[in-house]
Amino acid sequence: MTAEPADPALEPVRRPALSDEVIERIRARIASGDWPVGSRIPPEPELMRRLQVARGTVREAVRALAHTGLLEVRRGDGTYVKAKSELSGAVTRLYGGSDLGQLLEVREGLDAQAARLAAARADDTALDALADALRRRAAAWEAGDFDAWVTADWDFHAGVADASGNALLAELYHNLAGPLRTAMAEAWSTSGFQGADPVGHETLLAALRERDPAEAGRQAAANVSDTRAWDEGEGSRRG
Amino acid sequence: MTAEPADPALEPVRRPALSDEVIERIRARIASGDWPVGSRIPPEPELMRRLQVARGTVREAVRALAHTGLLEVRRGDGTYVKAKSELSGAVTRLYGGSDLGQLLEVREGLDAQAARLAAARADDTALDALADALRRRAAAWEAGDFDAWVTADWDFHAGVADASGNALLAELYHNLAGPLRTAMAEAWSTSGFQGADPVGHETLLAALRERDPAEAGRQAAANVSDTRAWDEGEGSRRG
DNA sequence: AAACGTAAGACGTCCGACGTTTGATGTCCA
DNA sequence: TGGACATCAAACGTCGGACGTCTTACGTTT
Repeated sequence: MTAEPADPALEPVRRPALSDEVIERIRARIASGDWPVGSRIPPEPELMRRLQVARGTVREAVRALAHTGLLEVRRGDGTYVKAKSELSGAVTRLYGGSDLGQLLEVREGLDAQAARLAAARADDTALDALADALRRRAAAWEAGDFDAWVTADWDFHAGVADASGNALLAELYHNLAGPLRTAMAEAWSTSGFQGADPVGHETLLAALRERDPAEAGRQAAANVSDTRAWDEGEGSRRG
Repeated sequence: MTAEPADPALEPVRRPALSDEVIERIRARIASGDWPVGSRIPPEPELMRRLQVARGTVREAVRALAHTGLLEVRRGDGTYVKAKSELSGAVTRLYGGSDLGQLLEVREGLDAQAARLAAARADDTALDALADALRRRAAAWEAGDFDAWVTADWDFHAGVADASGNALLAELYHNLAGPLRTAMAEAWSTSGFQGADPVGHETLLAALRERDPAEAGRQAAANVSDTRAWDEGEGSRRG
């Protein structure tokens, strides 16, 4: 056990693997928006040429990013950008086809916290956008347009998360959407689930306008609780 | 637009990529505990032999799992299991070195929700374990043992998350630990942060024992809020 | 105009080779 | 005897080429 003096200049020379370097290059392109979601990235031969690495190295990098959900590889066609964040893939894989109840409970926690923070931080622009989402939500409910209702409802909730001023919270919330939507679609097909009370959200918005974090948190929690109660309680009725 | 009749027998024949199959095999071994965290997995040549695939295929799979943080590849040595869940890596990569405040706000939301759920679901065994963690926490505080305090404090909070009966919530909470610890260590070194009021947790435990979700949620939120206030408010003092 | 056949592009997999790093083993000398 | 050194095998890193299969686009035929 020789005591090693801490000498930054004598740290081990570490050279990251080439494939890791390629991963970073690709991720940077995606994060910067150079390769937007849905676009096709250059084919492997071109990446080989431009990065000056062997095909196996390129493939290892692409495969890694595809596994995390950032890329989607279509054999015979090409490789496409699927998402900007890697969180979604992890959450999806962790909870693919899992309990809707658990997802909703997590959402409730994030929802309440986002509401509390948004009550303290949201600016008027954000509040107006939330009001607009609620108008569209109500209109879709009246018209019986389920898709439009889902979209508007999500716009509202996601808007609250964005208005929380917490990027991590917003990111977590957004990435919960995929699994949530899947689970909800399944619940809808098996139990006729069609959404919650269209009134409660108004009181949440009111609490946000009044800068009342505690009340906003209560209202947000109440909204999702209603949805969950509906799903668990009356969810088995159908015909 | 020819309408396609839904015929399960005529669905497209899809064969998943071999490397994806290898990924699943390895992940299954890790998830099942066959290959515990810290152990070394069989070298590439043996995986080739046992899985009957080419080395490139094995490498693509290993590289993908390494990128998500499940495996750690040490050149010249071997490949080791680094974690059981892929969430940790994603969260770390997403918020490595990010705002301590944002992490704490997310934790607060999860904490409060976990407390609410635990108040309704925790059994006596779990409650006793929480009480024990609090005892250790208090003792460490008295003794000025910072490491022991951190451990006991985390045991308590994580215990609440586990007692919530929501596996997703618990998983999210546990995987927040890494980035949180890193950010806290940084805050501690720059501002002398040393932990929050050691009293509040007792009232949370009391609320859990009384099966009072609302009160438990309030207490949990209050605990972390205190910590954040300390960090943001008095965090700049030091000498 | 619709159906078919064809060809090019792109990813999937395999094989073999060599380099670099690491850890362990063995050896030599003080 | 014990420590420092040299050596070697194992394991990962990278490269290059080859062939198969799938997807798409395009031209041809009917």
